[in-house]
Amino acid sequence: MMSAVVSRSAGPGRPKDPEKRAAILDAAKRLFLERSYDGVSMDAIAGEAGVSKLTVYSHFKDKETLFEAAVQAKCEEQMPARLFRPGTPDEDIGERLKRIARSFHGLATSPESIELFRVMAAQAQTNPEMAQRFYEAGPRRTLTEMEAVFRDAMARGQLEMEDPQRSAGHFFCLLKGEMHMRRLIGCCQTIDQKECDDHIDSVVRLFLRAYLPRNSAEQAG
Amino acid sequence: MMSAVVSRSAGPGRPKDPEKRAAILDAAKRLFLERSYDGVSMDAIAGEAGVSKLTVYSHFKDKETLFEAAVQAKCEEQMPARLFRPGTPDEDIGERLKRIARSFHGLATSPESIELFRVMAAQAQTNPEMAQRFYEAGPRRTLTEMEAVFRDAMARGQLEMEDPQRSAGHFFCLLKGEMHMRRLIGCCQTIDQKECDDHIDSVVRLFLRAYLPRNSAEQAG
DNA sequence: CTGTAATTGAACTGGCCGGTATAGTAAAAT
DNA sequence: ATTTTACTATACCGGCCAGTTCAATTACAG
Repeated sequence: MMSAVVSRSAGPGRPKDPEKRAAILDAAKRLFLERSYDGVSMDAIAGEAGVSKLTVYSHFKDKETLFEAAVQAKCEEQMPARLFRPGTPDEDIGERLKRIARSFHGLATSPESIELFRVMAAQAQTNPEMAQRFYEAGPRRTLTEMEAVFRDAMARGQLEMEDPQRSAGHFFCLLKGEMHMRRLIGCCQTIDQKECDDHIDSVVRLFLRAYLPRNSAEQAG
Repeated sequence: MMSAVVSRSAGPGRPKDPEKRAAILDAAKRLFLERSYDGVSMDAIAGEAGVSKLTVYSHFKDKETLFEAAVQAKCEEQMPARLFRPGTPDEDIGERLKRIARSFHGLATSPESIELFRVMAAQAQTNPEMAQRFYEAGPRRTLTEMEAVFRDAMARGQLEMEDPQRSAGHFFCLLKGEMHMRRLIGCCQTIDQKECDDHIDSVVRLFLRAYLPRNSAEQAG
């Protein structure tokens, strides 16, 4: 099977303009995330990209293909290479958790992230395998990273937990919190920074109280 | 303004058949939850209800009105009068939390609940005020009930927590867990009962470790 | 330069859908 | 019985949309 890759300088004739492809993908990312699959027409995408509709079809087979490409691109651009920089070896575990918590919370509550979840939920019935890919590439990866952090802390005697994978799931669910759900369904557009900080603090405190080794537990407020 | 209420035995002529109205609403509930707003045509609803399309329009002004009526009806039928029966006065707090946790988890992971969230998320952009009503009538109410449970336990000296409302939010988020999100986006249709039980146990244990009074903390595994 | 293929604008097909119109039938109130 | 209204069946309107066709034009490869 010949691969019809773009930048392969193959064949005579005019090559496809990669900038146009990028513009189309960009417009698709914006519009699909904002108005979901059914809310966006191919004409709208072509218009937003400043390109004729036929060019859209020349770069992407059909609407569904374009949609999947847009979602995948958004996933990759959204997910940072490493979410959690390793802390200094002697860093206090509370500080370390707080740092990670802030980082994850910022990612999870970003408008892009919320919109991405919203779109995946809307397409759940018609496109479950895409949701699966999204989950593996996104949430699942951060979960594994967090599990590694917990295992490391356990090895250092900083935390005591039976099932670090499960606890990592707990940690992220707590951080997303009620707010995440409310944002998902459209209530609560505003973001109160102080409230977020309080929320994060409260989650980290809860975790420390539950998982700090018993003999040092009373040090946690 | 005259109210055009249905069962007002007013005026001559044939009265509207309440059974037909119920059938329409029923079909709308089923279809909208299953295929979301855009995925359902008025013809489909009429067909599913065994009624002509014009009858649908005679009972409901337009599609949006019918949609809102269906969502509201589903909310009311979904929300039990009281989710948490009061426990016996001397019930162990661990048992009480576990009982409540099972009850809430069953509600939150039911297909209807998941589908309802999915639909609200899909309509978030076009209908935020409906999402608001949904949140107040559903999640918000259970949250308040849970806060009351925590306050009661605090008054009895069974738990120690600073902010019972926040902790109630934490409790429910933990119970929904990763699974809820995955179900929302369509991965993971199957329900493994044992896994659910393990999850619930783990959440309750986490809570007990964090919020049991210090002097009795070592009794928790 | 020549051939090939990308790009464009516009018109078009086929289909779906929300909502309405028409005409006739059925059921209730008076 | 008469009137008023609900209900059915069917057809229709206007609009939107995915995807295609066509006749140009443009840009690149050999």
